[in-house]
Amino acid sequence: MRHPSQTTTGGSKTTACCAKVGLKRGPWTSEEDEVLANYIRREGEGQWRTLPKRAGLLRCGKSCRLRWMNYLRPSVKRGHIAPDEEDLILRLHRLLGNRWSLIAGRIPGRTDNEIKNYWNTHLSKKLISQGIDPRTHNPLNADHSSPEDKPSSSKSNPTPTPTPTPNHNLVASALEDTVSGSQLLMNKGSGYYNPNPNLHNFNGLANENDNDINYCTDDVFSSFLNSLINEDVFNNQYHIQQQPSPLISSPPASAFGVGWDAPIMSSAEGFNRHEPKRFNDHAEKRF
DNA sequence: AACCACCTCAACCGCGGATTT
DNA sequence: GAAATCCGCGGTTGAGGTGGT
Repeated sequence: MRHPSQTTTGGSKTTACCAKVGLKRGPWTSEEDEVLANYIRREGEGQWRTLPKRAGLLRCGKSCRLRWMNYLRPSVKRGHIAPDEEDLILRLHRLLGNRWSLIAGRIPGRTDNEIKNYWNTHLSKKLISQGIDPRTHNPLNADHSSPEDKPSSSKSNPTPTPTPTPNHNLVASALEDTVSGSQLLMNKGSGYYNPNPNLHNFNGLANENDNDINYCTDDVFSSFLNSLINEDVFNNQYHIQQQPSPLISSPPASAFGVGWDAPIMSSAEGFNRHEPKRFNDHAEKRF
């Protein structure tokens, strides 16, 4: 939570809406929640920039959107993360890295913010305590992890956010084996870090042919993820942590055969509303 | 009771892609 | 085609809560 009196630093294209004099910041009151929820129920989502004014709220559009998406939306599930959800988060993070919106899109009722928080406060520590590097999902002593990977008790660095280095070996080899890489377009625009430099083009699929995005349908991508997540290879990975690579070097045929349409939790709802369009956003600046 | 350290998570920030003008 | 604006993402912050001493 930020202190409402905190000043907004400039420089961003979005600063204007947040820096307007008189706009309220900080925690939402129940009255504001009610106004926002009622308005959206009446008029629908979208037009966030103008929504506060239309709804009669002294908030910026971003704040309204965030509040709705993370808290007020009827589909948001509150409360404890169930063990099966936790397991799914682990699997998805292993596949996708810190793509919280993607992960959240496959866990009904959970928001990216919630999952991100849960990861930073629980799961990353849990993995570390199990001797697993939360970035790579490989054994900690197997990669030369730096001291900052260790749990920190420092207030100044309370929740280390590991740089995502998901194990893409499985994803990539699956791509190479079964699907034309560009069809999945998982990394248009150098989307996220590719820990395996041998996988040429995996980090920038379709850069040479952006038209390929047209072949990447939600169904295809969703099914692809489902099949990967459902693979026993991930269970094996966590139980037999010492030998990740041989296990994942050759995904079973079921990954793209029988298991192709296997649901995870709620495939229809789960698939992120923005994917694969934004699958690769922002990663470039971070890696 | 008071203090301190740590933890949690709602909210904000900065950025970049997409869309509109 | 360029500029402006909108939208949504991942990273970060810090107030409030909790537990230990």
